[in-house]
Amino acid sequence: MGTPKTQTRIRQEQVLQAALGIIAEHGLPGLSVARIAERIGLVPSALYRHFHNKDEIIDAVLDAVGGNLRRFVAQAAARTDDPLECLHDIVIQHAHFIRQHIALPRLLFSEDVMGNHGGHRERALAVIENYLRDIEGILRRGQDTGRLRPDFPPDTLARLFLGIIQPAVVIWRLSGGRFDIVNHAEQSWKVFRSLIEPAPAKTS
Amino acid sequence: MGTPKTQTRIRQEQVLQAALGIIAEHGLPGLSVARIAERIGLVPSALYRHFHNKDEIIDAVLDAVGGNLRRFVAQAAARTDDPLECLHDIVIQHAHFIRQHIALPRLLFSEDVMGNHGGHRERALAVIENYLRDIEGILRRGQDTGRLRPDFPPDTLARLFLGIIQPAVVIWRLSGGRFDIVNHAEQSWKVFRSLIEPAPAKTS
DNA sequence: TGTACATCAGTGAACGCGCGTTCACTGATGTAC
DNA sequence: TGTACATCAGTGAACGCGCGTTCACTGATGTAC
Repeated sequence: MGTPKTQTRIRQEQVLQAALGIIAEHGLPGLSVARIAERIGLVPSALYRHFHNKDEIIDAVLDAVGGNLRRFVAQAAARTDDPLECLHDIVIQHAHFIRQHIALPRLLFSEDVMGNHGGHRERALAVIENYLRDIEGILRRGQDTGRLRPDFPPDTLARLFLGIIQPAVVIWRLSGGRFDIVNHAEQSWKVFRSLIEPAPAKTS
Repeated sequence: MGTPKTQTRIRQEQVLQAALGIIAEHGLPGLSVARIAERIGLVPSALYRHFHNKDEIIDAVLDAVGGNLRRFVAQAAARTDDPLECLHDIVIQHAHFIRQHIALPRLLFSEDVMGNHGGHRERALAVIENYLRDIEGILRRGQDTGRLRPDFPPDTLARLFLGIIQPAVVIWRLSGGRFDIVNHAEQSWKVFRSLIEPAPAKTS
């Protein structure tokens, strides 16, 4: 009715942003076609002019958050070539990123995605594997150039690196935001650093 | 009709087991009153003789899985008083436990629980905090008795310890079971051990 | 520049579905005297 | 041991709700000649 016609390209972007906001606020179970439509001032059925179905929207959101994640890892990697500084950057930025873009874990770790109800599992796996590959690359390069200790396999280290943030996200969410995720990232980084830096600190 | 009358205590246990099985297979979003009833051969409305509502069933499941988790930690702690051996036991058992009782992460990390839609968040937080407290206790006792390095705060270490398993669970699930979670636990343990054992292994 | 037509974006009514929950009713089980 | 009554567990119909999706229709926008 009153709503002016708008190009599909623009509408798709609006749908994406609306979906991201809704997932951030209500999680994937709270993402309904009606809610998205309401946010951008359309009637629910109008969305089917721009997406074939809801799963296609979720796919688009997955691609978007995956892109965001890779982008800030790439930026951190470009800022310095010291692997320790770089990884520290990433873990701290990751903590901040999650506080602002809570949609990412709410989407990646949702039952709908993990249980592969809409065929989204592969896309989600790709997002995480890309992240791990990037971290692993930084670690391996550091080990090869002698800037990092070569003791441990970089793939295991990369998963442990992810393990700095992941439990923190769960505790943070379950505690209703009381848990200080950035501080935990900082503390955990000190521990993780001692695993990979060339001159291990000895205290005893 | 045909269904014989059974005491509430027994029905509650049946409901619990049915719910656990359904969550393991379909996740919390797949847990419906109708499905539970079907599993134990009752009509949906019959469940309301034994529970006030669905949320009460979820609460009961949370208590049950929390109990299971604590139990195997306590068993590992009772088996030996060497903290390294004990933690190794726990991480390996935890990996096996999750493979068999996938309901636990599917429940704890579900949107319904994390988003506190049914008021389950506190219970879930308690489960995780109990686990972390147990691990932290083992670490602290080890540090106090000089069996572990005192370098790092035990609460941060405990969360990192949880970070061994958690990313592995996500990757395992997203990969459709292809990822070897027990092997990852073993590899990660070697890394984690070097953080806490008194004589750090040097390779370079 | 004007006209005829095709495409495109938005509308509102309707659909079938599964959901949690209520409710009056039934008949078996347990209890009191 | 028998009788009267209360409690308890199971039934099936019904409810209101939100969901994703379809569909015929409308009018604006773009295109061809």
